[in-house]
Amino acid sequence: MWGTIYHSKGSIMENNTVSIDQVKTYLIDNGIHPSFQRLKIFQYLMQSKEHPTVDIMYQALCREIPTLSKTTIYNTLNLFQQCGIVMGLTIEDNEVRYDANIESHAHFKCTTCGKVYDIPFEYPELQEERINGHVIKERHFYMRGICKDCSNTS
Amino acid sequence: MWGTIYHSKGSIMENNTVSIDQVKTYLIDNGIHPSFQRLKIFQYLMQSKEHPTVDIMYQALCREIPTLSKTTIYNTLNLFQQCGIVMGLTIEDNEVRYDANIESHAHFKCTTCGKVYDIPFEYPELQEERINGHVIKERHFYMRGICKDCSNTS
DNA sequence: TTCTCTGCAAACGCTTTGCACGGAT
DNA sequence: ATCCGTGCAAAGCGTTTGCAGAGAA
Repeated sequence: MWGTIYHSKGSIMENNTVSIDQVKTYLIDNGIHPSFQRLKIFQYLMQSKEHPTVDIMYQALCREIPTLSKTTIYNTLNLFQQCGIVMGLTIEDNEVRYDANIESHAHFKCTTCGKVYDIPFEYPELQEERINGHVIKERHFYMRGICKDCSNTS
Repeated sequence: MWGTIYHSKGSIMENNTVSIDQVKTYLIDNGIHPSFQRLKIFQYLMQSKEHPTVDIMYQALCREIPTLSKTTIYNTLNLFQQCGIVMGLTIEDNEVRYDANIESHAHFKCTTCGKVYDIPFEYPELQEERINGHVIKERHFYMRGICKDCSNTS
């Protein structure tokens, strides 16, 4: 077998609502000054299931924060990535998507609608820390195909 | 276990030299008109082990073909991808790399020098063609870390 | 002639950089 | 007063598009 794929998930990231206070504590714990924009951006990322692009986040957040600029989103996401609390996904198409779920999981991208889904997935224990002499630091597994919604519609 | 990782590889793609005639036959078999530029681009891709970006290919090939333009490389690679004889890799950094090896394998990208290595890897038989209701068409597995050369140097 | 390939130039879109303003300590 | 976060404007860069000229059939 090749790692365990669960058909349901039990991550804490699954919560649909995350309070600003929770986010604030989380950022502080990770050494990040909790500005209003940073709080909102991280909260959005936690609550979103769609692995949003910068543009999606901008469109959504600028309704609440009309002065928000994309530069701030870029700055903030780069900061989050450096601190390891956010992961950038580059599955294809030169579009970077972001994920606040840093637990072990895989991704599924629908080639029809473009949505990216988390797939609960347990990477197996590394039997060796090297492969062909290269030291393995990260493993990424993703699938592409047609999602539930799109295959039902067609 | 999670698929088989081989520590040596036996692919036909491993040949260091591929004759233009072999490439020509291959392109024709795949329904592609074998122009000079296309032959050279595909030959380069087969012989290269580095999963080159468009820019790398351009720098290398324009020594032989001084009039070559990047547009032609883009056109050609897009054509090859549509015909399924070349694969685009988007591991990160918004840089697309190309691979003429369309056999089952994984990739390893060095975070220090940026090189991408093929890792012989056999994806297991799909036990179900769907996961969480989504129809799986492709599976991709890549690793990141520090390659042999870079870990020896440091 | 007709069709396709090629390649220059310009457009495009995402991301980063430069820099100045403003709020917080 | 100093520091740091924010956000506008411009630059940067990889890729695509428009189009005209060249070459093959």
